[in-house]
Amino acid sequence: MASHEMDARKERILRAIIDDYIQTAMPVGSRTISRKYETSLSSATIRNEMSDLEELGYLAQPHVSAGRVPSMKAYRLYVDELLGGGALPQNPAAREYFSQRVRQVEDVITSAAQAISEFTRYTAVVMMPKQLELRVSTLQLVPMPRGAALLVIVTDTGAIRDTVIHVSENLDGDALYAISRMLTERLQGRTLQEVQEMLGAYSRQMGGDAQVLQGIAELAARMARQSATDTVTVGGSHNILNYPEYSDVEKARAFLSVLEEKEKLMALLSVPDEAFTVRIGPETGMPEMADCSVVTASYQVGRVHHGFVGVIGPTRMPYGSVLSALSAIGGALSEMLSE
Amino acid sequence: MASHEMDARKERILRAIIDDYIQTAMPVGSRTISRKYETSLSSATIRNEMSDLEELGYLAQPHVSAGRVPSMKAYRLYVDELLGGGALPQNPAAREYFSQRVRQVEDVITSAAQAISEFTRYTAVVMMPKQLELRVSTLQLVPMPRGAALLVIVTDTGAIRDTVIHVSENLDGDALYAISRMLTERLQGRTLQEVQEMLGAYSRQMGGDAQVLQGIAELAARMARQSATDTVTVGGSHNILNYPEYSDVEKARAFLSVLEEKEKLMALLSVPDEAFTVRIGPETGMPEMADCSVVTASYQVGRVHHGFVGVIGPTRMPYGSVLSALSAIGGALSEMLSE
DNA sequence: GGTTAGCACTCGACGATTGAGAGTGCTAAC
DNA sequence: GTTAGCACTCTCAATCGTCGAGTGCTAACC
Repeated sequence: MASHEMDARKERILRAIIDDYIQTAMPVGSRTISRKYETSLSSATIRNEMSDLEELGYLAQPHVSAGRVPSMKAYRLYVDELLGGGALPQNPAAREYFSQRVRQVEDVITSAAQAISEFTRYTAVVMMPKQLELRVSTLQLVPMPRGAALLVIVTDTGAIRDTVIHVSENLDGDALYAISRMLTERLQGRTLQEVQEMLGAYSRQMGGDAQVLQGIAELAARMARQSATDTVTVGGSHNILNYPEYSDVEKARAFLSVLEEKEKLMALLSVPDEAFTVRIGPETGMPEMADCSVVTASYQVGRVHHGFVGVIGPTRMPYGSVLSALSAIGGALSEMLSE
Repeated sequence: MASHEMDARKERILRAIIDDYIQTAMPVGSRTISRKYETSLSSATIRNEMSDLEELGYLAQPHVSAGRVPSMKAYRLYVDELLGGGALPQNPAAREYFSQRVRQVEDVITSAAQAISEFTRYTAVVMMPKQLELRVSTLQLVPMPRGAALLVIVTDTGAIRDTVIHVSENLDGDALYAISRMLTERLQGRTLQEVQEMLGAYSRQMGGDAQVLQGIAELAARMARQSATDTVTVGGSHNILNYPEYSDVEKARAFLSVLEEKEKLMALLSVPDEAFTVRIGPETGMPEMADCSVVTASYQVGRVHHGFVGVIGPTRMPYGSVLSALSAIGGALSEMLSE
């Protein structure tokens, strides 16, 4: 039958239902649509259309006498239109928001997660995939008071890591610099693994200052460990409490505990390498998250894909504005990390 | 009347009630005490004693036919005994737990908050009071790839802060070191404020490398700003959801939003300079937190008071183990920060 | 044919009612 | 001083009826 195919009016009505539901979190009735959105049509007409939309799988009724609720399929259509249209509403404010100076990659990541969560009022995740084969670019000892020194390792990718180590009190700034130079000369270009291996050889040459070498070895090991695993940061996890879907504390806790298990979180974020992805409910592939959506945007460093920024929230989510916020922050992230 | 004064048995019973209530969060009935704690007494006897304890203000009844609930006064007695007795159960595990290497003061603070919250399963706060008059100890530029450099400022207290700045591409490591030396020589011992002021004077001497000076000025300003305000870190804020007191989402949200307002949090933590404080309910002086307790322990750097570690949770809290955890972490913190 | 008014029907939300259970206070006996 | 017994109170959970929102269907209308 003709009435069982989508036409322009059905789409308008469906969109109105989705919009209303996203706002109110309450099943949408025919009268609501008739009054608020399609004022030229009566509720009875809307009812007929809704009935068709239900048969087409776009709507569902929680009970026979409640309004309609959009199905996953409806959200999918809505989102695909959004993504296909290419016309993401631009969101300069989000970008503005996230423009503080930050010191190194990890800080950028954390602060991006903060920015996204504060801006969207949802839970934000930022993921940075592992970087193997990090190579040392500079290694330097900065003098500190009382026989301490700050050991700084900079890699070719610009990652910085530092730690405080003890050194002999009689090493002044120049001596530390001489050591730094020597070490940099020999270790530059080596991978972190190699650095660890080579330290044995140098320990003889350094004589009593084995402490320094041990400090370096430890830091290199820690850096290697950190860079060899994907990093994922969560921001604004308790934003979830703002949404009636999680007014049940048990649900909220279940949600939060998933966020605490890094592995699950990784799994949730391991998405195809596309500019944007929206996974709705079961599409996340995780039963615990069956009534959540995960929206991600990828960001790059240089021209190579790098990581994801994302938002996790109820399926009822203003995908448009979330996507544009992610796009803005993702863009800012790309810029900051590319230089 | 004699029966209206505390005697040893009343104290035992009161303690049993508090312990049971801390465990179960349910009003405690006379039969429970008679069965689980004072098996030689019948429930009727316990009832009489409870009635006295209520008259003395240590117990309250939510309704006429519920069990009893300890009052603030009861917790106070319980805690004072704990504090007065001096015999805090030692808790080496907590200390063990918090022993990772961390790079600088802020990291220690954050990781202490993490450790406390994971260990006690409550929300933890760590506060570090402002440090005025920070003086520069070393200032160093570490070369990075592609015309960048990492600017590191170390203060006399061992605080480290760094930022990435742009420098002219033709400055190699030695040139950067020469600049670092020169800057350190002139700025060492100056306060951060002075550093900012003096930068104008040097900008002429440095010629084209005003970028460097600007970077330093910015970093010094940021450092000064950060060190001039009390810092407070929260860990494990959503542990609160584990407790039935907060099974109402509204309450949980109210609680969490207080934690987000730094000023309120500060107010909550501004306690007298004592080794331990326990403030119960209204004693916190904050109406929103009327049914919470705040437990703090102070830690020191050297011999001078420095800051607080604390736990915020429902009044029904195992004060003994919380205090010992705080004491352990506070001690570890003192050690780490004193060297 | 599409649109609309009208109406019967369904089902959840909400308030009142009720019974069961937990716990108390009191009294009288030990 | 302690305890058994009992009447009493009050919460909690379940049950029941009412109300209202919203639907589907039919018949009339344009």
